[in-house]
Amino acid sequence: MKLSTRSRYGTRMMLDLAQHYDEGPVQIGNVSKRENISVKYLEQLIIPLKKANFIKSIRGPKGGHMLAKPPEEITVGEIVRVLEGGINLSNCIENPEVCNRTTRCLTRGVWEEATKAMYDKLNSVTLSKMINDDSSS
Amino acid sequence: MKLSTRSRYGTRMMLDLAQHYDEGPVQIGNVSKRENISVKYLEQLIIPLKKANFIKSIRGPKGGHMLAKPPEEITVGEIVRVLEGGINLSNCIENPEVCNRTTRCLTRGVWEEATKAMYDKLNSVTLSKMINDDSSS
DNA sequence: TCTAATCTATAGCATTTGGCTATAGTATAA
DNA sequence: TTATACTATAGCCAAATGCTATAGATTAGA
Repeated sequence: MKLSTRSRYGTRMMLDLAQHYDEGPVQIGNVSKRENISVKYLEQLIIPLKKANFIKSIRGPKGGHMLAKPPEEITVGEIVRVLEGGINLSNCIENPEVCNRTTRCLTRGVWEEATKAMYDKLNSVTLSKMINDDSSS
Repeated sequence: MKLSTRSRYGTRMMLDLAQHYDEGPVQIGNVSKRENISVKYLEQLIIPLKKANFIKSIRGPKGGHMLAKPPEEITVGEIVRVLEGGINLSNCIENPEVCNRTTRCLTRGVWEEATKAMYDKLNSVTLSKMINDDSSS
C-alpha cells in the first residue's frame, strides 16, 4: 500500500520545476543534482508528463524542461494519476471475473470510495500550494 | 497503488463470518469454498486478525472461527490496517533519511493527508453496513 | 555545416514484494 | 485415541518495482 517512487519522484521533479518556473528551461541534470534522482530515471518520468501536457521541453544546447502551465494549475492528483500504473485500490472494477458470487459488489464499493477519497485530497493540492505551505523555505 | 490481496481477501472472510454471525463457529474450509480462497492462505490471515481481537477460534471437531464482536463494531479500516503491511503511502515518515534537503517535507504532508483521507473513509464503513447496503442480497 | 548539448526510445536486469503452497506440528471434543 | 480442527514457519514462483545501459534523434550556436 505504498505509492511508487515514480509518483513520488515525479512529484518532486514537478515541484522542482515549479520552484524554477519563470527562469527558463531547466536542465534535467540540475534537477537530478538537487533532488538526488538519476538522470535516466527522471528522463523516463518526463515522457508521460509531457504527453499529459504538464511539461514542455526545449531541445538543443541551453534547452531543458519547464512546466507547461503555471504551478497553481497543476495538482498532485494529476501527477500521480499520470505516473502511477493503475488508479484503483482493487482491479475488480475492470475485471469483474475476479469476484466470486457470494460477496460480489459487497467489497467493491468500499475500495472505490476509499480510492476516491484519496484522489479528492490529492486533487485539492496544487504545486503552488505545496510551495507556499512550506514553512522551512 | 493496489491494495494487497491480504486486505481484500481478509475483508471478504470477515464479511463471510459476519454473514454467519450467530450461527456458531464457522469452519475455515467453508469460507474457503464460498469465497474461493485457499484454506492455507486464509489460515495465515486469521492469525493477525485473532491477535487484533477481531476473530476468536474454537478448536477441535465442530470448532471453527467467528467474529469476536458484532459486525457493527468492526470497520473495514481496522481490518485493512491489521492485514496491510504499512499504512502509509510513503515511508519517508518513518525514515526521514530518504528525503533530500531541497524538497523535504514539501511532499510528505500530501502523502500523509491522502493516506488519512483514505482511512477516514474505510473507518466509516462497518461490516454490518456493508451487508445492509448490498442491494443484491 | 558541424558538433556538443540536450532530449527520446527501448531493452534489460537485479531486487523486492506479493501470493500462495508445503511441511510439521499442537490442541481438543467426541 | 483419533479425527477434525487450528497454529507456526519455511520456502518458492511470478510479477512488479526501481533503476541502468545502449543507441539514437534533434537542434542552437560556433
